Amino acid sequence: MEVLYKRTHMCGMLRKEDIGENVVLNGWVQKRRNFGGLIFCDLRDKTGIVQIVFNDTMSAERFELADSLRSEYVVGVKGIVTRRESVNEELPTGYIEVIAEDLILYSQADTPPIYIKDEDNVSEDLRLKYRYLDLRKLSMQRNLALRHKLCKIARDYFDSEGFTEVETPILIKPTPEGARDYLVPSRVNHGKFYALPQSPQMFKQLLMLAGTDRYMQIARCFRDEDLRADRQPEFTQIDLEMSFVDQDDVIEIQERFLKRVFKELLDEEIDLPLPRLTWRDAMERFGSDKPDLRFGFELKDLAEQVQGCDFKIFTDALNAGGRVMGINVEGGAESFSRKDIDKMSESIRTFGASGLVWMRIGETEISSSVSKFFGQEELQGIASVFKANVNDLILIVSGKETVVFDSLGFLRRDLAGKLGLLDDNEYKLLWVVDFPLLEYSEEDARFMAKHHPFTSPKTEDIPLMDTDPAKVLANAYDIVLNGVELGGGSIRIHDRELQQKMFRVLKLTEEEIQTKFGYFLDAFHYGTPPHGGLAYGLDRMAMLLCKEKSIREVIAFPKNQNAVCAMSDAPTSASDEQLKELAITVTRE
RNA sequence: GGCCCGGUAGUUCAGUUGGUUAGAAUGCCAGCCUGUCACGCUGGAGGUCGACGGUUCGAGCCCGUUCCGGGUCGCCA
Repeated sequence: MEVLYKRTHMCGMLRKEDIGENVVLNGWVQKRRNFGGLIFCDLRDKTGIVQIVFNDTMSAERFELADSLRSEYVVGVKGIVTRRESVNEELPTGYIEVIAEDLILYSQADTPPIYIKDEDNVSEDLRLKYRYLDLRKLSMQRNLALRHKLCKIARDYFDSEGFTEVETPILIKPTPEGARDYLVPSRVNHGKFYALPQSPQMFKQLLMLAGTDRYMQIARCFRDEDLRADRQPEFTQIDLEMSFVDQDDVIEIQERFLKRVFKELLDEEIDLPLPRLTWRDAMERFGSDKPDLRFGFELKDLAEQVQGCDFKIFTDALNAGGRVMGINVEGGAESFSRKDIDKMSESIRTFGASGLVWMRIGETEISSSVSKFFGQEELQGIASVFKANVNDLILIVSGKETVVFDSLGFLRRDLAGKLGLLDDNEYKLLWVVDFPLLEYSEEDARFMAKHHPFTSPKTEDIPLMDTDPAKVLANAYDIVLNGVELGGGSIRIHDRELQQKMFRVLKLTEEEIQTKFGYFLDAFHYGTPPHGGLAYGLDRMAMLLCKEKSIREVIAFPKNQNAVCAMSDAPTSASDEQLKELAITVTRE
């Protein structure tokens, strides 16, 4: 039956104003309610659901067809929009219904293996296996639509600011340093490999050298690393680069972009300029380089209070150059039992913490896991650092600085979540600036670039590169929203001497530099504008704007935790012929 | 690679100390029903308890191995 009823309206768009209209709708059967002589049918397309009524207005033959409809059958309906006898306040279309005059069945459907309803709780495994059904849910269609609008705002905004969208290659030279590459064998060049880009970093910088001045791209990126709720092996960046700018210029133009995104997508007013925290302050106050500012529980240093105390674990930590710090979980003494605290203590072991000291502020006295070592007066002294009140719970961690930051940073956010302090409708944006340029890697026994090796150091810190590299700060900045790193960038090195110096600090040999970055550095011989940029994680941004907990909810066809596509079962083995053509030998298990 | 949680009907789950024929809800099928919208009523079908091995008179339950899924640490310049 190759007949198509030409659609006049979308299902979810019909309103009171359309009453009396003759309409043709196409869509999927969401639900059928059969009353014998009267059949209700909810018809769905991406815009929503509208109720169709089948009764004796239509021929007996067509009514019989209506009786045969089942969930997810695809149909066309001709009918007239009519006021409902009983209104359904839940539906935007709830004031009207369509009295059917004619019906066409385009295709039948097997009973779907998953519920196609927003408030389902089907396992994600099945949702991904039948993603084309899962995406029929209005919530998923809304997510895709919002993501699309976000991309459109980005293109429109950056276009209006003089940016040119340029596509950079997907088959590139493997990237030295950084994440693991996905490798792509070349048939034409036996034994040689392309890599998929982890980001268009070098290409966008070369575009600045090329005089493009301002570049943007909605760029797919690939990293062969382990997955998380907010990490996929292929993901999308809104990638940006600008010439003749400093850090403030980049930040200013991005802030106006973010303001527009929040206004247009959520009708939220963002106050500019956004707050800025130095990396050091973020770590000291929140134990994280992506702090969630929706709640307090700030870290406090307790070195002064515990210096010379009888509790050896604290004094050992201080003597070893470590820290003793704590947070005050306000009102937390009642919310968390001893058992809960034991669990917290266990959970921070993963960051290397050996234990957790607690203090509960009671009406008359302070109880604590270390009351053997501290008198009430000393405990009061610690409590006063936090300005603690009755029923507060103070948690203290000691040890290496990174362990203390990681542990308290984790507890801070974890407990805020358990206390219900994380409001999806509140948006706290900030810049974290002045990141360290380098990070010492015990594994490689050398300094590594914290951002990437083209990030410029603060001018005043350049001398420190030779004397105390760990202290050098970078012109690098991250944009953070509610504890999630939305994006990051830096002002790049455009000076050849400085770039050489950077490579020396990274302990790269001349040969390594040439093979890894040769073509890139050659370009810098021919006139390089000062430049810098930033890239947003589009998936993460869309996730937060959709109030979702996983980026998989805003990606049409994501991979599962094992980087497998549950629907297509990719990746799979290659055929022997393919491997032979590529001159690849695979050891099969 | 480490740690934690999970796998029972199409789906979401319950399943006592190891004990008869493994249950519920929903979905599905059939019948009845003209104002429902989680329609209702009556009846029915539907199970490799992830897999393999072990302990036992007897295993969904205990032990071992393994597979699959989720979270997380490492990792992600």
